[in-house]
Amino acid sequence: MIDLKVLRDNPDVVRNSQKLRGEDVAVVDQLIAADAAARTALTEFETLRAEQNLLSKSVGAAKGDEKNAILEKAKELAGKVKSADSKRAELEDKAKALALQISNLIDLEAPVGGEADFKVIEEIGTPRDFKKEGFEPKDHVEIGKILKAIDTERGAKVSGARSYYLTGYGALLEFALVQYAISQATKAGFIPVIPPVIVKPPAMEGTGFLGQAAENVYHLAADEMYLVGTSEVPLAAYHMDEILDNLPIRYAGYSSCFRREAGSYGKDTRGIIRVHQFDKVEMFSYVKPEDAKAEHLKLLEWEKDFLKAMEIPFRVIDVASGDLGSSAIRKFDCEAWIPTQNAFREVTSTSNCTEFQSRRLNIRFRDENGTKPVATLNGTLVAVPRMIVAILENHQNADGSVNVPKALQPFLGVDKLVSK
RNA sequence: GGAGGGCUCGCAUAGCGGCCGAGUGCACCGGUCUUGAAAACCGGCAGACGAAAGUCUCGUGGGUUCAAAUCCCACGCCCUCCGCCA
Repeated sequence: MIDLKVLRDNPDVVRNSQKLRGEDVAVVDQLIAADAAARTALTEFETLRAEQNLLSKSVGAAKGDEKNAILEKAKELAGKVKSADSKRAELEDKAKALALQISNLIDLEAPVGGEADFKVIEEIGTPRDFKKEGFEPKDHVEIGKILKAIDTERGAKVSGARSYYLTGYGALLEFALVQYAISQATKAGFIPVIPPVIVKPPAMEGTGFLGQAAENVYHLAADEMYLVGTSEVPLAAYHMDEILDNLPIRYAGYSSCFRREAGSYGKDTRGIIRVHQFDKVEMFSYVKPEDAKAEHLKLLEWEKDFLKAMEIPFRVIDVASGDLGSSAIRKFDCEAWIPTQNAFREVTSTSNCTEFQSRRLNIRFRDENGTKPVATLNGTLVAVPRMIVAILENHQNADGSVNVPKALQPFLGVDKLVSK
């Protein structure tokens, strides 16, 4: 949720943000009107209630006719209070519903435009020249078959499209990646966490996933629960309704992630780039609002460290305004080079959500002037399947074997994956 | 799934329908004392909205009442016991 004070004092900031995102602008003025109406109703209710409280107190002291007169008056007032209260509640609900529709106020430094209008910040590493090396690179599906590491056919048989089994080296690669990620994160001061992946509605709503992203969320209707698409959700909701001391707090959550991938029919249908279920290590930070920007850059550095350790060529992009999630004011993606696609593909992503989520989840910190919402940020350390794709494709040899990045060797026990 | 018990300010507890937004202890913060600390003593100590007055919050929602932490109803959560199962 946005800060309503900004809305009242600088509505143009909000209008502009919605416009840059390509989202509804009219809702801003609807909210301004609804907010004003709700506040008026609140004042009316409070005035009546104050009167009633005063009168009620005098009942005890009064006697006889005087008492009866007061009681009569109080009875009448009680009715007024009740209707004022229900009017207040109704208008507040209306205003809140509108407020929840407005996305976080965009960082004006983010590039303007749609999905294609990202800005490349830097490129790290150099893609291999397979032509020069004298062989045509195989894609991860082929290599996965040769190494018996990925089985998408049986995945489809058992669980349908966008499902897969990681077997042998595939499974071992996941364990190695996760162990390396957790050890990197732990060294950097993150607390490792294995969170629940089934959450209640407030957690989902609070993190902003039931808005524009709702169609991609698995809903367990029989129990009114949701499967999370990222551990960002349980990590953010972890401190719901709490006042935090000792910021910053950093968690590295390892969990399965579930995505319906509605609306992506026909996109990345081959292989394990876009799947319904995968495991991921996610960094999540709670910081003071003034530290959010610096934290965002730190998260990006940790993501870069990981990719460098995987020896994968990649680039960092500054995601454009129209392509941001509703909670994020700015987002950096790391995109790994995928040889067989001759393209960079997103493997990690970090978002600065400022106080948007914490306002909904009621997570605050204390300073001299009382309590304030904290800022929350998230960043992927490793999303396993996509990282496996990047490793298999970038480190392949002509014979179908794959070199293991040095960083993973201690966890995998070998320096080369060879078909057995 | 069946049967009971409970949900009050970080924790533990008190609380007759009005004098309770709420007492006490512990913890915590500030001060006095001390070479320093402990102890002792003094003071502070829930949050939201609001410029303030004031209003709201005793699991949540509803009801009774002039007035609800306190009475009634529903729901949620937690605990114990039984059954089933990893």
